[in-house]
Amino acid sequence: MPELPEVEVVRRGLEKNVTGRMVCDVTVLRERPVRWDGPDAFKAGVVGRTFAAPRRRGKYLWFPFSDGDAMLAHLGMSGQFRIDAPGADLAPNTRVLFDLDDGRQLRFVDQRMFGGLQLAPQGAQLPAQVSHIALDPFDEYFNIEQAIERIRAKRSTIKRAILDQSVISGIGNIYADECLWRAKTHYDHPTQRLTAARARRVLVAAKEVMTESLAQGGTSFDELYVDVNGSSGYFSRSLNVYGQEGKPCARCGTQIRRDSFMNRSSYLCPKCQRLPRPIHGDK
DNA sequence: CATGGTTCCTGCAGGC
DNA sequence: TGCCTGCAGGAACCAT
Repeated sequence: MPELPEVEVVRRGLEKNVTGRMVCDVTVLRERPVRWDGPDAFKAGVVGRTFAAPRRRGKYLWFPFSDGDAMLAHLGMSGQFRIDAPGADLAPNTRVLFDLDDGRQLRFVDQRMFGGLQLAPQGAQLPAQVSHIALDPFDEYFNIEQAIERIRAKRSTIKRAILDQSVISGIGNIYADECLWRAKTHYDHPTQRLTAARARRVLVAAKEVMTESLAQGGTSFDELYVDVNGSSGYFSRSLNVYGQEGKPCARCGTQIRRDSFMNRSSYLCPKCQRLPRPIHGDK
């Protein structure tokens, strides 16, 4: 599942491969991922345009055009971009093809089709569709104090809060579990009972975990093959809790547990990550 | 308005 | 062998 580090690896690959390239043609093989006013309108909005360097906020990725508009992309669960020769075999689940003016082809591949592409008129700086997304921890203007206070002001629980892309962006289920483990915090810790210090530890841990993952993903990147599930390091990343049910905690040896949470999975060390004591008489 | 539950999608693993 | 169910989850959407 592409989260911030994976999307950033893809962005860097795209930056090297599509910046300055003009789109000569677009082929929509499957309509679903084109979340715009039909494939024809989408194609009309992209063909003849020239890509500037791709940008990112959280898990959103966009390709500014030189005229101020942009093409916005989200990888969803399984989205990938590839650069291929036009005649190369199509990978399974290839959805949209972009013929570039250097003779190569940009391909959007997405098995589950939770991802998608759309136009963003006047969206080169920031697509309107992304305006409600909070800054991510890698943004130079990210304000950790503000994020801490926004989390503590919520009437919710810590994992829900850090997965809320309007509070802090870029974190998905994997990094949420990993950073909560690192910060020794239970996913169901009420945000109203979070000390500022604990909230800070969670956010610092989130950036640390994502930084380490990005470092791994970036090193093995193949410049001709932009793929979040392939050589990006995504699967080689070392995980302390996510998907590690039954394995010993790297800190204390206790077996990692899987809980059902938000119709999803939450992995934690039940010894390192404890809930605060219930307040007597509190409902 | 904030919060939390539901839904969209497909392929694969596991049970019978 | 083959069918069925459950599971993976980002984020828009909807009900409360």
